[in-house]
Amino acid sequence: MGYSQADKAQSRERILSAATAQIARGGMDSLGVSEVMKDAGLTAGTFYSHFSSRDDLIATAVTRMMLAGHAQIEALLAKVKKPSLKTIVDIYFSDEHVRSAETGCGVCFLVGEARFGGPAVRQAISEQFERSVEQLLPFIGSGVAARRRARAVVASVVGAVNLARAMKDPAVAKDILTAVREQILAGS
Amino acid sequence: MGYSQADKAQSRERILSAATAQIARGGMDSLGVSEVMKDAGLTAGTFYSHFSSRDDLIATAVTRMMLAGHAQIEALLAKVKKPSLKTIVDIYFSDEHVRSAETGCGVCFLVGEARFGGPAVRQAISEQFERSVEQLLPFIGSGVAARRRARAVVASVVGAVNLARAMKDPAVAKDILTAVREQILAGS
DNA sequence: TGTACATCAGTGAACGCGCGTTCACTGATGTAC
DNA sequence: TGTACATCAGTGAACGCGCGTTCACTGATGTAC
Repeated sequence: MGYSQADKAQSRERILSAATAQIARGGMDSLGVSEVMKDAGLTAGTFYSHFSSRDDLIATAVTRMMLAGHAQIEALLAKVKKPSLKTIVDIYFSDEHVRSAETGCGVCFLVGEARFGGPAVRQAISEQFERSVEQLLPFIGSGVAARRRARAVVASVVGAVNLARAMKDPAVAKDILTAVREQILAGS
Repeated sequence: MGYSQADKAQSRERILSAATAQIARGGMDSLGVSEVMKDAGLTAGTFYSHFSSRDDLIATAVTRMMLAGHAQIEALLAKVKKPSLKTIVDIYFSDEHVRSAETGCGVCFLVGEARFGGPAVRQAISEQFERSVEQLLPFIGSGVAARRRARAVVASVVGAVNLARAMKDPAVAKDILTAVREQILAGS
């Protein structure tokens, strides 16, 4: 068999999407090259014609997750007629976003693992945090104070989503989200 | 050589403290039984006379980290003459607490990994979250609304600490803490 | 109090396994002439 | 347009390695008599 350039691009996509799913399921550390390749319908040997190493794949997948998550939230926001701070918080705190980590906000997903990741991962999460602050800013105001407030809101949202995902009892998870939502909207 | 019961208790302590240090450095997944035993000054073979498995060690170490972190914050709080919400936030946001994850708040430390941990780990973090809310409650008020507010404050603190630890730029990390501190204290 | 002996913490080597990575090989693609 | 051939995505087996765990053995501890 021979394979065209188009085939290769498709293979790369399949590898990345398998990697994303695996990171979402068990974290960056849990990613296994052989398992990813099997999920992508390829043999392990050809991995190195797509990525230079396991770490390279992880960094690429993580960066992609960040951008995809951001794009998805922007898309949901674009659907709303008159978006506001409330709209954004509701998106972040929706059942769907809290439940499915891999398609959502990358900062929420990776903040707890960033410490253990390489520089590329830390870079990606730092950039995405700034992007999230920018995304929020127009709904809060302008100037230094508004920017500070936007940072606090993103931090609160990230904390709430992470805690909600960690809790054993779904009712407690819900309570946390409700409480933080109230706190954020009370301040505006 | 033979070994007394006192020796065994000491060995267990050394194993647990080596495990704690390793989890703090690289997360739960990074813990290696052989490395832990080497750090504890023992050979790998005797591990199973102390713990039934690697997972058993992780769950025990995590629970202990939770309690130790809580105790340490209580101790710092007890030193203060007239403790308030501000005092607590300052402890959580202190350079020392943000820098050294292993001796501080267990929820801050593990919230991002809880998803990937076993039921024992999720249980430990859920319990510790409730304990943290109780710890804050007297400084906020009483009743349902105060409890909801306390939950929001803990969530904001956890988010801020995790983000600060994840950021590449220390200045941005500092900004996040300042912003969240302002948000929390403005609400009281 | 003295003796005999079961217990069990610790040793050190070995195990099977799955990991990330390497490599010789295959054969359709796609370029050069 | 047709032919020759270099390229390279993918195969499949192998590699060395470190992992969690097991096991036969050692010898001081500490109990039973």
